[in-house]
Amino acid sequence: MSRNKVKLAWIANDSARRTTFKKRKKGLMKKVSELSTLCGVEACAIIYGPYDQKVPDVWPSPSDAHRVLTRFKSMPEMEQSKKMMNQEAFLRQRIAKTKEQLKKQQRENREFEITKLMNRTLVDISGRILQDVHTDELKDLAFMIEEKMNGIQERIDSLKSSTGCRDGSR
Amino acid sequence: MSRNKVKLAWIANDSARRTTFKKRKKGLMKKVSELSTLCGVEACAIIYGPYDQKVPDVWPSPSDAHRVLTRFKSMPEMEQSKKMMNQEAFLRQRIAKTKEQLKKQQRENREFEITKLMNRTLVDISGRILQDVHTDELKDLAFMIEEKMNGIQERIDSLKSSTGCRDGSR
DNA sequence: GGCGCTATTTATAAGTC
DNA sequence: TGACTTATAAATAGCGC
Repeated sequence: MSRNKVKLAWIANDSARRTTFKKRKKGLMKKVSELSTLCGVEACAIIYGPYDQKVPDVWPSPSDAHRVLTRFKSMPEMEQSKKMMNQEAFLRQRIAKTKEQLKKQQRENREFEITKLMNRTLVDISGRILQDVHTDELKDLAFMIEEKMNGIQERIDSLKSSTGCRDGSR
Repeated sequence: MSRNKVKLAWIANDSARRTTFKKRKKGLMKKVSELSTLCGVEACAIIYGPYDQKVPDVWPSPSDAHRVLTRFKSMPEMEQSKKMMNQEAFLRQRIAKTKEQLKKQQRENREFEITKLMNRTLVDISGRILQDVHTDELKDLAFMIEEKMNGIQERIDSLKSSTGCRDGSR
């Protein structure tokens, strides 16, 4: 598009092609971002490099995310939420929300299950203790408890050794 | 870009925004197709219209999509999946994976924490029982246990009433 | 709202270092 | 290879119909 008009065909020369690729890719990304900003739409470009690069170039990129945010901030609230419901931003937000929700549920669940189990255990044990405390009973109870503890210890050990990661938050 | 330099910001005027959108979208699509042709790379643009249209404008066009698909099909499996691992599909998969991971961790965590707590509780209680079982001790123990149970029941109740959703898997 | 028409701004192919 | 420069091709904002 400049010193010469260019034929719309595959550029045979390798270095020339690379150069053009780089330049045009940059220009294209800019255009995409501009369109997105000016018109308040979600837009995305995906370009696979000529060399078998693993990751294609895409817009929005992390660095451009800032601009997206700026645009969002300059929109009326209603528009914002409407526009929010789109593509990558939406998906990313979805991921974050899902993670948060699951963590919360996880925390609550844990508490819930723990209290439930502790409750059962304590009811069971206290029932035994309060009803009739005979030596024989106590021996049985002690035996049962030790049995359970052994089982529990084994589970803990196996969990400790087989699981590297315990929780995202730690 | 022409009669006036344009500010890179959301165009408030509705019709002006639509016009610009249409023009720039066309230009963008052209650029994408040129880049693809000139440099022999796969490129793709996805643009969601300003009106909440279900289907975004995309390049390559359906007719060009055929070529892309052909190319994918002619690639070794490994390369395919590598390239496939992109864009939306990638993100969606990402979400699924994250969810799965978190659920797994959640499950393991719960078990771990439960066993840990049960262990502590049982150690505490059995220790008391096994050491010296005197009536006074037992009374104290029974009292303590009842106290704890009350507290626990309260927590359970509050959890039950305040939390609608317990777990994604249920 | 869409189409065509410029005046200008942008993008960019070559060239230079 | 990459960063800059420059002449020129393209894209396009604002108008008028």
